[in-house]
Amino acid sequence: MPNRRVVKDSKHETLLEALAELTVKLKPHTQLPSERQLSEDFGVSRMTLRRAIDVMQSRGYIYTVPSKGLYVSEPRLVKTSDVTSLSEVLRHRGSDPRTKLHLADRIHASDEVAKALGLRKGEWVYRVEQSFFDAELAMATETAYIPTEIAPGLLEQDLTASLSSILAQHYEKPILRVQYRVRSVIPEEKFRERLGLAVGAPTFEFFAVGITSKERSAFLVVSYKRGDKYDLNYQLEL
Amino acid sequence: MPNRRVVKDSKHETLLEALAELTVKLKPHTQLPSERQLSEDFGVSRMTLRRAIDVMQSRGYIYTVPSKGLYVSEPRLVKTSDVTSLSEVLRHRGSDPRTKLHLADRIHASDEVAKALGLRKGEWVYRVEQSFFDAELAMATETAYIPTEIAPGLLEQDLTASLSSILAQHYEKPILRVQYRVRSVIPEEKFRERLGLAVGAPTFEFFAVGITSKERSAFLVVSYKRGDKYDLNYQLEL
DNA sequence: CCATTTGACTGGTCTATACCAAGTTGGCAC
DNA sequence: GTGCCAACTTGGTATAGACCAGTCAAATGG
Repeated sequence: MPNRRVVKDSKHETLLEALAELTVKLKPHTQLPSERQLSEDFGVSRMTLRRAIDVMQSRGYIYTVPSKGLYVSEPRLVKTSDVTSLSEVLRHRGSDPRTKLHLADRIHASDEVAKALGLRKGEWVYRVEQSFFDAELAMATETAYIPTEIAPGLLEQDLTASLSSILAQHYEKPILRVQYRVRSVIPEEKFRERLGLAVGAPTFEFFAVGITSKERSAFLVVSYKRGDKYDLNYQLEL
Repeated sequence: MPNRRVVKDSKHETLLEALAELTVKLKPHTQLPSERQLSEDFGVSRMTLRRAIDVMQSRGYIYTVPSKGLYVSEPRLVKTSDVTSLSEVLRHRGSDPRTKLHLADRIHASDEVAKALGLRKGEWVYRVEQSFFDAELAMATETAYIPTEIAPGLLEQDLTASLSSILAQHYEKPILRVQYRVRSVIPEEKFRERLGLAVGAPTFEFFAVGITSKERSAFLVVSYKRGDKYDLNYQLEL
């Protein structure tokens, strides 16, 4: 019985690693073998190979020129993986002193929270306020709202774990995507103090809604990140 | 001779319109016909149909549940098309009084500019500084740097047109993607004044590099946008 | 010798078919 | 009835083959 990984094991994902290996040791603008050649080398069909190429391309490792070939991209700026920047909204690092729990309770949803979560005003939601540190320095502070109906007993869980991992593992509510809005603001006093910022220092305000596979809003996270510590990196495909 | 559109005409793009029509008149969480059924209805292969479905899904119109079916998504927040927010960095609106040209000249690239554009320090670049208004209100101000080698005679062009359209139409340098970094900052005096902001008002700082099909950096745009007027909306797929 | 044609490439698109795992359903045995 | 299992359906993945339009270089013609 082959010792298979339980979760994912699709061919084009395996291909990604192989292709990544291939590209990193090549200089930028080097031409790669043709799609037909590569698919033969890797022993997969061309369609499958193309799927992997598409991903590599969208991640900025490869670029294609029709009728000519595949080429290795130049590394640019900070390499923007699709999931950077916001990742931390979801992935609270492990149970170390880098997390401080301010508050965890159950409240009635305000207008704003209810609207974001698709609830009626006044319905029960859990509220969890935390800050995140990097070597004594407060980097970000956030307030999470989760409908009690979605995750009963949430406050008994280990809240230092990632919110999305808690929802996935204990409540079978995997988060498929997150829609979020970013603003450049001067934070209100409460959050400014938590971040140890000077009066008038700029921050990013994140307003993020996590959406499950059943298209339900599972959480709302409002967070503030120090403007002097965070860069957001994106890539816009045209 | 059929009057074909010159540019694009792929089947799965046509499908997108048909699918969009289908979904908009259905209520959220309504189940759609199966992939096999749809592909038959539209007279395309299932693989082609799936390509369109993938796009619809990534755009948030549809969600899928394995072994069950396709469903219509709920409209969420501000619908985040892939290209929102930054679009204006590229698409300066037409030749109307909503644009003010501050400056257009040719300078030696500074360290920072040279690095972003992949040049050596001191090489010639065009510099164009503009502000953008919405009904008398300054919304954003930007400085664009373009290597003279890439676009000789650029300053003789109509600079109210979009930078990327100028590069595409007059210089055959289509911009394929833009990598950009966003910061939350208090702008320096010069830009603060142009935006008519109070001292200490927060802004977004954009640092955007446009990249051509040949993987060359064609422009660097550094822009400041009023924090009180701009929301950035994104969707993060997990 | 130069211009033109030809043909062997390239990536991009589409088709038809096949199999898998997981959810759903219906019928049969008890 | 109730429980269980087989058959069918679903999206997800992979295959092999085909055609297109554009590139580019070698072969061909003047």
